[in-house]
Amino acid sequence: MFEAASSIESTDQNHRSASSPGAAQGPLAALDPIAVKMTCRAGQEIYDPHRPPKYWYRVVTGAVRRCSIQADGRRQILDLLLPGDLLGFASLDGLGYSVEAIEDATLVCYARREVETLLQANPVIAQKMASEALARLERHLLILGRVTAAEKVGAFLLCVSARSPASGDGIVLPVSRYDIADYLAISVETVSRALTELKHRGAIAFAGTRHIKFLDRDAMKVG
Amino acid sequence: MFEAASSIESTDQNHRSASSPGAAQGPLAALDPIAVKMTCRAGQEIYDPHRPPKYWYRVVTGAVRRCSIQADGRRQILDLLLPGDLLGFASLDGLGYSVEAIEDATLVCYARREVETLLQANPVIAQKMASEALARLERHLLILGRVTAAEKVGAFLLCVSARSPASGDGIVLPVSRYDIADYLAISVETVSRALTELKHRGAIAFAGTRHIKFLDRDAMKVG
DNA sequence: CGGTCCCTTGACATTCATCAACGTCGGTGG
DNA sequence: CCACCGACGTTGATGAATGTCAAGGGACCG
Repeated sequence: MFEAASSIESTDQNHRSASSPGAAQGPLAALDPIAVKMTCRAGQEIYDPHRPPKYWYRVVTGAVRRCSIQADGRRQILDLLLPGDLLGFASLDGLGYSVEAIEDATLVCYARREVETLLQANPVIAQKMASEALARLERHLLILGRVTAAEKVGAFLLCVSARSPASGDGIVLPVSRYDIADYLAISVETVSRALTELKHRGAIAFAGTRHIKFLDRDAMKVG
Repeated sequence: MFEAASSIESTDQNHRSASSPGAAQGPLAALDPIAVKMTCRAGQEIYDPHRPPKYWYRVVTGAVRRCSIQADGRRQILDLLLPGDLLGFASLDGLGYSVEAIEDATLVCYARREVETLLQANPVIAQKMASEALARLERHLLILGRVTAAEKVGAFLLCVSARSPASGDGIVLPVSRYDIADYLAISVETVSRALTELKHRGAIAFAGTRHIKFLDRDAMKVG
C-alpha cells in the first residue's frame, strides 16, 4: 500500500540531525537542547516495533499512525498522532505495534535516559503526558461507540479539527480514506459514502478531496 | 436501570473505615497504612463525576464501570475495572464521566495528596499505572475493532478471563448482558444472540447465565 | 401476588461489508 | 509526449449482519 517497503532497518536510514529542533512548547521544552530532529517519508516506519524504543518522540509536522495488524490481515489504527503529540510512552505493552509516518513528517527525538531523568525531577509532567494519551484513546473509543458510519466519520472530522491548529471552519485531512477506515474500523467504501452523505445533507463541503469545510456542525453529529 | 437513584451525595453515604484495607500487593503498597476501605452497593456512584476526586481508588472486590452518557441517551462503558485495577488517574479529562459499582464492591481509597507525595519519590510507579490504564483502553479499542458481534463478545470474554484470577477454564461474568452491550457498543439482543451462537458452535458452555466455560478458545476468535 | 430487572428469541427494516467497475491523479519509462 | 501503472477515491448491486420492536420466561423482592 505504501511505496517504500521500509523495513525494520529503515529507522536508521531516517535523517537525524541536531540542528534546530522543532519549536519548544510542551513540558519537554527543557530537553530541547538535547533533542534530535528526524524526518520521515510517508509510509516509513519510525521505530522498530519489536524492541523497546530508545527515544521518545514528539510530532512536529505531518501525521503518524500507530497500528496493529490483526490475524485476519486487517489493519487497525490505534492512535493517530498530530503535531504536538508525544509518542513512545506506552511502549511497554505496545510492543509489536507498528508506528509509521502517514505523510512526510518531522519529529523530535528525546533520549529515554534523559527523559527519565527529567521525569524524576518533575513527575507532574509524566502525569500530564499520560493523561493526554488517555484522552486520545477515550475520544477514539467514544467515536467507535457511535451508531452509524456517518456519525463516526463526522465525529472523526470534528475530533481532528479540534486537534489541529485553528484554520477557519474547515480542515485539510492529513490521512487517506483508507486510514480513516482503519481508524474507525469500517470499510473504505462506507467512509466514502458517509462523506458524500454528509455533503448532501449540507453538513460539509469539499474544496478538494481532503479539504473539508464545516457548514453545519450539528448535522455532523446525527446518524 | 439500577435500583438506587444514588445521587451525587451518595458518595458520602458509602461506608468508609480504616480497618484492614485490601491486601497490599501493587506499587501502592507503601500507602496502605494510610489507605481507607470503602464498600459500595451495586449501581452506586463511587465519586462525584463533576468535581475532581479527592482520592485514588483501587478495586479490591467486585467490579466497577466508568461510563459516558451520550446525547441520544445511550450509555457507553469506557472502562471496566476489576480487582487490582486503579481508578482516579485520568480524572483530569475524565471529568463528567460517571463511575459506578457494577456489583457490590470494596475499594481502597488513597488520598491524592499522599499519592502525589509517593509519586514524587518514585515516579516509575506513575508510569506503570499509566501504562496499565493505556493497555486496558487499547485492548478495548482492539475488541471494538473486530468485525462481527460474535468476535467482539468472544474477545471480551477472553479479555475478562485473562484479567481475572485463574479459575480453571471458565469465568463468572461480573457484568450483565446490558453492560456487555454498552461496553461493546452493540445492542443487548445482539450480545445474547452472539453468546448462543458461540454455544451452538461449541466454543463455550453455560453453567448458569453468568458462568461460562471455555471449550474451544480458537472458535471464540472467529466471526 | 405484582413488579422489576434480566435474558432470550422471533420478525422485520436498516445498515454495512463485499465484490465490481470506473474515474482521477502523479509518477515512470518507453 | 504519451502510455502505462499504482494508489486513491467514488458509486452501484447484492447478501449478510445488526438494530429495533415485540413478546415471553425466569429470578428476585416487596
